[in-house]
Amino acid sequence: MRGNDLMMISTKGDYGVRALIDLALHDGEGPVQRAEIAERRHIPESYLDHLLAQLRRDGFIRSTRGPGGGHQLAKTPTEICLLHVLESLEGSLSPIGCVHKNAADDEHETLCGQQWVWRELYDEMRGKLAAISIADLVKHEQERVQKAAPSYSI
Amino acid sequence: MRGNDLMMISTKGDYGVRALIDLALHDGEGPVQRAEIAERRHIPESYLDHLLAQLRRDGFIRSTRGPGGGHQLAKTPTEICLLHVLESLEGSLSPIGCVHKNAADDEHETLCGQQWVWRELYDEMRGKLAAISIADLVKHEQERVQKAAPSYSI
DNA sequence: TACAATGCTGACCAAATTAGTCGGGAATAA
DNA sequence: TTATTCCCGACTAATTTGGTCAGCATTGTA
Repeated sequence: MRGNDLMMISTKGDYGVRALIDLALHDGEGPVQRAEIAERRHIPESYLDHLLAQLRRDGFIRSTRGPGGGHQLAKTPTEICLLHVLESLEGSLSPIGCVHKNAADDEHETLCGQQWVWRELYDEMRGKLAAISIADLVKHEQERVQKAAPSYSI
Repeated sequence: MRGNDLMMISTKGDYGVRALIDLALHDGEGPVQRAEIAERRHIPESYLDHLLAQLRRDGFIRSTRGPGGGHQLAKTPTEICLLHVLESLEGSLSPIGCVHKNAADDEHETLCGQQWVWRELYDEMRGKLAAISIADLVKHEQERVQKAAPSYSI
């Protein structure tokens, strides 16, 4: 069920991004309930629960309890980039860390001399992810819907 | 000990790359023994064992048994790119796969509409990794050594 | 005020992966 | 024949993933 590591997006990140897309599509319409999102996007509700909690803790959404409660974006879709969402849900995103902090300097260099490669790739990817916003994904989804069901009005 | 997913290089990939760098540095000098590599690069020997086996299966190195045996590169360092090494050691590298193969087409689109993002990132990263060879890493290491210990010959 | 709807939280779980270890077998040079 | 070296499969512990579940907290409404 998992593709292997290295550039793997786990379901956490995927579910979370999908949930935010869903919220963005209903932006300004008041709170959207967990159950609605879960059903529309086919995400296990009690799992989504945890992801929404994390997104709230990190300020992406606001949640209100009680009847009529639910979740809404705390920022505009253009302000939410994938980098931050994934960092929130998947953890630090850091590539391999140096394991030889305690080695002598020259030895450290021998052991970790190739770290610059991982670092470069990492920075590159962060840049890409920072450049994509939830609004971009929403736009893409809306274009797709347009194409799939064109308006037949004369 | 692990940085979290998404652009994570596990020790498998890191160790494997380091082992190949070591072999490249001794290219043409006959077989290099597992124990030597393990000691020089501080890799647990019995773990390295498995990684070398994988690298051999995938044609990166040739191994010979018996006294004086060991491992050598099966290709020139310029021919070995990081992409293939990591794919060999870390697995497929694929980002998240679509989980909704059995959904109806329109529903499938709703659920997996954001997949293009992961795909794009994935392709980008593969491109970067394919462009870096073991020879590049060796060159980098040699330049570093030069700088650290310049020759004082008059 | 009661109650129903809703979110919040932490405990718990099974499966997979990582990062190894260990022991024994097979090949081969001396 | 023996020491050396690689080869291979079984085993393990710790961590992460992908959840489930029960119960509490908050709040709008009757």
